[in-house]
Amino acid sequence: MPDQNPAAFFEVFTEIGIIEQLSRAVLEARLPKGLIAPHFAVLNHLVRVQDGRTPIEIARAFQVPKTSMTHTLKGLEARGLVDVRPNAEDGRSKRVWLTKAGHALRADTIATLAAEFAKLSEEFDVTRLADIRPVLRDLRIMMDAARD
Amino acid sequence: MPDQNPAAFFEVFTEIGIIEQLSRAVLEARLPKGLIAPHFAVLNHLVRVQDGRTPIEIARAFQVPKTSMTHTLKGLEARGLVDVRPNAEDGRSKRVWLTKAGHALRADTIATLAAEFAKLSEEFDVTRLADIRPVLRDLRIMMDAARD
DNA sequence: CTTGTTTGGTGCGATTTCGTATTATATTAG
DNA sequence: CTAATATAATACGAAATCGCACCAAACAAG
Repeated sequence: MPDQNPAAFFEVFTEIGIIEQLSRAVLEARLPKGLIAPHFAVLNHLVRVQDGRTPIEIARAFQVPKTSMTHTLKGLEARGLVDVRPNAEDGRSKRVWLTKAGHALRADTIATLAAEFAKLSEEFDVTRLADIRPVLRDLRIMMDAARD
Repeated sequence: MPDQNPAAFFEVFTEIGIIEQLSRAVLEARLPKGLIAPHFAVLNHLVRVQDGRTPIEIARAFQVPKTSMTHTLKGLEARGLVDVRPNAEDGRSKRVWLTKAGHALRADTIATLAAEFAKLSEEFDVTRLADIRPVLRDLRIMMDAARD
């Protein structure tokens, strides 16, 4: 019988917060010196939604201020992982494109992490992870829509 | 048939990262000016594990450098939410205690969020959340143990 | 006891995050 | 067309995070 009191749902978010922290530490330990999780998140995002996004679109996707995204993109650009070029359709904005190096770093990092996950599967029933994925996805979609 | 390829598990952590970000925004919008999620996390932690912890114990629990915890505790202390007192059993360290105000802020915040969750339950089948809680808990315990 | 090592906490500087204000371009109203 | 408003990006400063170095207390070896 599932626990229905509000504190139970609060606990779900607490668990999610802790797991996020632990998984971020795992990710950052595998990134090249100077790159942190937000850098990787942007690379990953650009693959998932297609690159050529504007900085403000990316900032909104991550719910961070546009000034933070300016800074993150500067770091990626300085390392040659993205190209930031003027937007031909709007003189105010720019568009962000992944470079070869950007694609490669993202792919290599995921490959490395996949190997870690493989080891993880010896200790954890991965079908349980697969099972919660749709719930997390729906929760994310709902919360994403709920932000005014 | 659940998706077994490694990228599927990667997606689980991606979803968790996004949900953490969105839920943190919700939390911080309800905290008093100047308090951010880490402050609340410490208050909450001290209730869950009993207060009287040392700063380094708290830092380890959150996987953050001890210098970061010094800073966070300073903020909580300046607002009268915790008392940081010398540790009678070890002259090097201190112990952190919740004040009345600290207990109250934590309780009030949770009460406010519980009301939000209640509204949330009109849009989302909360039994699904309750169902994933044990999986998240076990995953957190496993990852927590796996960090060297 | 004395010395060397470990541990808890903090000072300091570098980087990140983010709010505010500013600039440049686009859009809308008249 | 001109003026007013809105939007994209950045400069700048404040606060947060964190690595490194340091100090003080505890612990261990002799």
